[in-house]
Formats: sequence, structure tokens, C-alpha cells
Amino acid sequence: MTDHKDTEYLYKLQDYYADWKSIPSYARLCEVFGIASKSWVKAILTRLADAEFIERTPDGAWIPTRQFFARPLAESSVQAGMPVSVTATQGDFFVIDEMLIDTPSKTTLITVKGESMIDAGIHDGDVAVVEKRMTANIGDIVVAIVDDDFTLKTLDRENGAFILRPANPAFPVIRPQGTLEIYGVLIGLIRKYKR
Amino acid sequence: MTDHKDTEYLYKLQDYYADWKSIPSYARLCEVFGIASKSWVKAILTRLADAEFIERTPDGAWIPTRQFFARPLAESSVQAGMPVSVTATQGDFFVIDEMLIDTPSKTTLITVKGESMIDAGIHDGDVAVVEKRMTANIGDIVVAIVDDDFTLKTLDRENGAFILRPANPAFPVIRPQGTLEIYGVLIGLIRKYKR
DNA sequence: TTGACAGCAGAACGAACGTTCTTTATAGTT
DNA sequence: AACTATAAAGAACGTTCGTTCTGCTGTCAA
Repeated sequence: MTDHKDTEYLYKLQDYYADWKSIPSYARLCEVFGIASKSWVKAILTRLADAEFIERTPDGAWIPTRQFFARPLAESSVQAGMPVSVTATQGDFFVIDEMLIDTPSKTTLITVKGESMIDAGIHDGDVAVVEKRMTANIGDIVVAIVDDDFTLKTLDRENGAFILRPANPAFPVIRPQGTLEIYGVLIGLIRKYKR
Repeated sequence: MTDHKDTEYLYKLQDYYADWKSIPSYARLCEVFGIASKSWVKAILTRLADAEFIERTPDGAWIPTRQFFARPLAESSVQAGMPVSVTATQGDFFVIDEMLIDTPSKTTLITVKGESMIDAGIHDGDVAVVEKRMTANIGDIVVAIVDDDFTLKTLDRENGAFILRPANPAFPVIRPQGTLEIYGVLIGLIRKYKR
């Protein structure tokens, strides 16, 4: 999108979306853009779609892409050299949820207690993003129900039996006697540093 | 919303929204909900609106509310050493973005590269939630600009001078010669496990 | 056994919608 | 002065949408 006019329209669309979380009809977009022609609205949206700021559902509805939520890079002119140890990505309000959660109805958050997975970078107080399902693969970090207890461990196999391996040498490997019921699989992790 | 049937419909709607970022027409919602009657779709949406999961724009379009994005947070934490019995996890709800981000305009997301903070449970590929500001306290994990490079380290003090301490013995402590410019302070961390 | 209601299906309809085509105005270029 | 591109307006049209109303079926209490 080389055009400055379209950038202006994009801003207006973004502002509208921030307010209403939807892209309205062409008629309403005429007001939003400050023009009077539906066909011109369509031309604008088509160009924004070419620039991958919006796209269409199979039903024809316009929806924002990830690009749509991107914000201009650090306003500070900081430096020209490419950072080595760290690369910057842009994100806005929406992105975190979207990044971590594919199927909202199957996802639950569980606060982690204890240090048993510390070598996997999972600390006490971290929040685990768990997708509820009954099956998992070897190597997955799972929330399992062993003898009516929740526990977060790596799923492994030993002599044909499933075992739960902690990521901390100070904790024992769990070899379930009865049933090993899997509550869900760890798909994400959230940590908040206190102020 | 006391009805458990409506809860099921809500889940389906949330899953659809996660995919398409929009609430579709009644006709399409018939398929999504698995029913055949547009009038019944409307009845369902009306009830969801009463329960404040969705609302309408002045144009009549359905849009999600904040409640819509809330995730269940399990009451019992996952235990490592001493497990707690499983209880039904219908506790608090919360929104991930809200938890991590106080001031969107000052918050940026940065993907972490390298292993220099691994002992602090920060791994390569994790996403750091950084609040941009120029000042930090001793002990904070900061994103600093050293010699035109971004770097993520713990801020410390040595002989009256600020130093940047990695959380990995294989990496050297950084003792900035010139200015130590602080880009921001780490306030959160996000990790996504690949499928 | 009746009747009341919840849960849905289906039709009917006017308004709104997206699309396409044609036309106009302005600005810049040759 | 003639040409061209851009930006927009406007009309025309077939489709789709949301709404309302009416009808059907099962359940459960009276």
C-alpha cells in the first residue's frame, strides 16, 4: 500500500474497529470514511485487502488480519543497527489471547504450584494454558490426574507403561499404579512479574 | 445464563469467533449451532446478550463483550509436590491481556533470542511483555540498549555503577562503558508450545 | 387427558446489502 | 488544449439478511 489516502482510511477503519470490534456495512463505512459512494468503499477495502490488512471469510464478511492490529515501531528513533539478542515484534491488545488460544471452549488456565518443572522454565506462580483433551504424545507436558490429583509433568514411556517425568532432579518420577487420566496438554505459559 | 444448553451454544460461538473474528449471519449460525431455524438463533443470541456475552452495535450487528473473551481460571492449582484433590473448576474468569497489560500504548512484545536468561526461566523463543520506560530498579529484568543492541538482563549495581547480569553462568556480566540506556522493564512472559 | 410450555422448524416479507456499471469532477501531464 | 489517471458519485439490480408469525413436537405437571 503505497497510497497515503488509503493509509488514512485504514486509520479510520482501525478506530472504528477499536470501538465496535466489527467492520460495518458499506453504507456505514461511507460515513466512517467520509465519502458517499459504496463502490468506492469497496475499492478501498479491496486495496486494503491486497495490502493484507483485512481479508474475507468464506461468507464474504470482512475481517481484520494480524497486520491490522500492528502498531508503528518504537517511536523512539533508537538505533539503526539490527538488534542481536532480541528482535522486536509488534502487538496490540488482541494478539496475546489469539496467539495462545485456538479453541476457547477447550482451553483453561491453571496456576502452577511448586518447583517440579523448573528445569523446563515453569516456575511457581506461573499460569499454565491448558487445552483439555484426553490424549497426548510422548514428550508433551501434560496435566494429569493421578489418584484424584492434578499434576503437571512431562509424559514419557518406560517399559511400555506411561510415566510422568518432572523437570527437576529433586522430584521423583511418577509411575501411576492405577489409571493415568490425562486432563489436558500444556499449550502455553504466562508469567507476570510483580511491580 | 443458567441454561447449560446456552453455554454449549456460547462455546460454539467462541470457537467460531476465534477462527473468523466475526459473528456471522443467522443462516451461518444455524450451521454453527447445529440447528435449522433462524428464529431460534435469534432467541439464543438474545439470551446471550441478556447474559452480557455479546451486544449489538447501533447498526444492529452483534459484537462480543469483554465477558466473551474471559477464560475460566481453575480454582485448584496444579501441584508439584503435594497434590490437591480435583474440584470442579468453575471459579474465576479472567482475560489474559488484561492481566498482562496495564497501559497498551507503553507495552510492547519482544521475542527473546538466546539462552542468556535461562536460569530465570526465560527461554529462546519466549515472548517478553515489556513496558517501555527509562527507569528501573535494581533487581528488575530490563531490556537495555547497549552499544546499539537490545539485550534482556537483570539490572544490578556494582561499585556504584549499573551492570547487566545474565541468568546463565555461560554468559558474561555486561559492564557498560558509555551510557546504559534502558528501553523498558519486563513485566510479563508468554510462551507457546508448538503442537 | 388435558393443557401449558419449552424447543425448534419453516415460510413470508420488506429492508438492507454487496456488486457492477456508468458518469462526473479534479488534477496533473504532455 | 488535449489527454490521462485518480477519486468519487450515483443508479440499478438481484441476493441475502433479520424479523415476525405461525406451526409442530415432545415433556411434564396438574
